[in-house]
This record gives sequence, C-alpha cells and structure tokens, in this order.
Amino acid sequence: MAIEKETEERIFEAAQRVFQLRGFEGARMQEISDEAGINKSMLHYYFRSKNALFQEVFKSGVKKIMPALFGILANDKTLREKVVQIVNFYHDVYLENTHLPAFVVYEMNQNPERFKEFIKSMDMHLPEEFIEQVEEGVASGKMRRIAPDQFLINVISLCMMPMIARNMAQTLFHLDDTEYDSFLNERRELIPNLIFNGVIL
Amino acid sequence: MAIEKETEERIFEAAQRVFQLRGFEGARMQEISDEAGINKSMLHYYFRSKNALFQEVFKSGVKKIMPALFGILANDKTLREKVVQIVNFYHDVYLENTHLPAFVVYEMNQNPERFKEFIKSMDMHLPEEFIEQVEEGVASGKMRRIAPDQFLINVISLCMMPMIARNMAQTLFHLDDTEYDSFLNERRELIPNLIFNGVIL
DNA sequence: TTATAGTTTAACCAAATGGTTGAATTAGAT
DNA sequence: ATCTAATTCAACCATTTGGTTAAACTATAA
Repeated sequence: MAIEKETEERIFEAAQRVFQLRGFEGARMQEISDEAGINKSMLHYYFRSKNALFQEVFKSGVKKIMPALFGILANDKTLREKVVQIVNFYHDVYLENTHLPAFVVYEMNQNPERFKEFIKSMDMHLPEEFIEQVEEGVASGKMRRIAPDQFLINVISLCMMPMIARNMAQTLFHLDDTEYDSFLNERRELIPNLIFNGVIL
Repeated sequence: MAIEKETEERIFEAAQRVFQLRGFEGARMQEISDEAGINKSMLHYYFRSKNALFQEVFKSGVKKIMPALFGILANDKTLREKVVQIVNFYHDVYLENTHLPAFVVYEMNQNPERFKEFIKSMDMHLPEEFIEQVEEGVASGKMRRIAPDQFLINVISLCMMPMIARNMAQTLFHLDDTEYDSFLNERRELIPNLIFNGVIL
C-alpha cells in the first residue's frame, strides 16, 4: 500500500542502521531483514548481494558529509566563518547520525581503494578558494605558517574524534549521555576559538 | 628449540597483526594460524577461543597507550611540556604500530562494556596534577576558560585522527606514503603551537 | 474475469567458520 | 633408556552465513 514505506527503502534504512552499528564484517543479512521486518530473500531481490547493499549504504554515508564539507570550503565566507560552519555542520550531522562518522572512517580504512575510486568518481578536490584563503592569511602575516591541508585536518580532527571515540571519552571523563551531549555542544564555540587563538590569553 | 620464538608468542604476535588489521569480526582464526605458521588447533590450545585471544590483544593494545598517557599527565612538567610529550608519544607509537590507534578506538566502540571494565580494573582516572594545572592556568588569567576534559581531548584528537583517517586524508590531499609520513611528523610541532597559540599572529 | 508482471515467502544449499578430538611427536626428568 | 607430560597435528564436526530457487501471492491492465 502507498501509506507503508516502500520495501526497498525499508531495507535500505535497516541496512544503514545495521552496517553503521556493526560494520561490514559484523553485519548479518539476517539482522538487516529482521530489522526491516521482511524476508531475507528480499535483500537479494532488491540489492544483489551483501557487498552491493553495503556499497549503497557507504556511498550514501559519504555523500552526507563530503559534498557539504567541500561546499562550505568553496563558498565566499571568511576563513573563520567557514570553520564555524564546518564545526556546526559536523555536530548537526552527528545528532541525526550518531554512528555515521565512525562508520565512514573505519570502512574507508578497511578498503582504501573503494574510497579512492569514490572520491575520483565524484571529482572532489580541495577547493582553490580555501587553499588561497589560508595561503593569503599566511603571506599577509596575519597567520602563523601553516599548510591548508594541516589547517583543514585540524578542524576535522577536533570535530570528529570526540564523536568517534565517544565511548572512550565518556568512560575516562565519567560523563553520562546527557553530559556528553553538552560536552560536544560546547565544542561548537570551543573549536573555532582554539583554531584561531589557542588557549593562551 | 630455544632459538625459535616460543609458539605462544608467535601466535600472539600474529593475532595482533590480524586483529589490528581486520578487526574482531573480520579476523579469521585460519589467517592467524597461517600468519603464525602453525596449526589452527594451537590457537585453541594456547588461548581458549577467538574471544579470549582477542581480549589479550586488545588489552595489550590499550596498555601500550593508556598508562604512558596517564604517566605524562601526572608528571611534574609544565602543561606545555606535557602536551609536547603526549604528541611525541602518540607519533612514536604510531611509527611502530600503525594500525593500533584505529583498532583500539573501533573495538572500544563495538563493545563499550569491555573497555569500561578495563579502565575500572586498572583504576585509571584523570590525574589531579593535570586537572589542577589547567584550572590554575584559567584561574590565573593566563589561559582562556577551558575544562581540563576539553583540553585533553583536543590534544588527543589532533594526534589520533590523522592516524585513524590516514586513508581519507592521503586520498583527499593526494599524498603518497612518504609525504604523509612527513605530514604527520610536522604535526609534532604544529599541534602544541595550535593548542597554545592558535593560528592568528 | 483473467492474464501478466512484479513481489514475497519458505525451504534449501554450499561454503566458511570457530571449535573439538584423539592420535602422534617431542622434550625433560629419572 | 624409558616414562611422563607438554606440545603439535590432521581429520572432523556443528553451526552460521550469504545466497538460491521455485512456488505462491498480489495488484493491475485488458
């Protein structure tokens, strides 16, 4: 019926949940079909194989992050404003897709080729606008000497790591779920401040 | 014979390589025994099960990192010197154990309980010395307002993320293996500078 | 109503996987 | 030399896993 979600979509969403939680190797086709509330054969009817289904989930995961990131880097805002936007973007995505960052990073490492081809196929490269902005900042003497690559990976690291290593951090710092959510929220302001000004007054 | 490595050690080292590379779910007992050059039954003779073997590997991995980290945080050096030591420590460990950081972080997320009990059993908590140092820096007006937790996770994030997401970064920035090794090496100086002074001059 | 194409299901299958067993081999003590 | 306990191995096993198949059901158009 039209009211119910299409079977294919139900499967895909179940696959997202299971793959992101358990990883490719840990995911079971049976668990995905249980989660979707359908017969296991349907998985193969709509998506040929575990690999094919996983590919779709992975692709969709990367697409949720990379284009937006590159979009921000390429827009016409100031460097500081871009950092703020990236930080907020990562933290917003995380709220809706808790396991996505860890999933993408881990599976990308398990199979670098898959990711490389993917990036190539989408023809994504660091926006010139961003590179020039950093280089201009350095050349004009406003900023300490830093490569654009390093600048960007600092921002991304400060955003993603506390999401990826949430369990480690929560355990070490004795924070419950709510407390850790505020902990992450504080970082929306903290990260831009750190990047530009450090902790020394 | 005495000259050859003890079987148990050979198995353990093989298990380290395989588990760190493939993760618990992706690891195959057969691959571990092949890697160790022994019969599959030996795995069960020396370590009862896949789970038991994994536990040992995981434990040993965490022990390579956490105690040293807490040791540095608790020593009597300045805050800046501690940051330098932590950064160098992470980068040194990485050279010898490329897959260790990603392994520990990922498996910790797959099974938070395992990690929690582990931390509890080793009675590890953020050293008072470090907490007071940060709080004193803030109270004395030398440092911007920041919680010790946030301070520490910034340092760790900036160290670990580029190691964990190596493939992503290498692809995005078009760096070959040697170039990425220097990229990481530059961070030994870059990270302390960023933490304390930011990029603005 | 009925023919047709798309969808769903239960029952099955071959391969892979973690684990077991019992015999054979080896090293060390007496 | 021989007895004993630890070690190693090949063959085997039960279960799980991704995947297949053929029959059954359902909606829709003629």
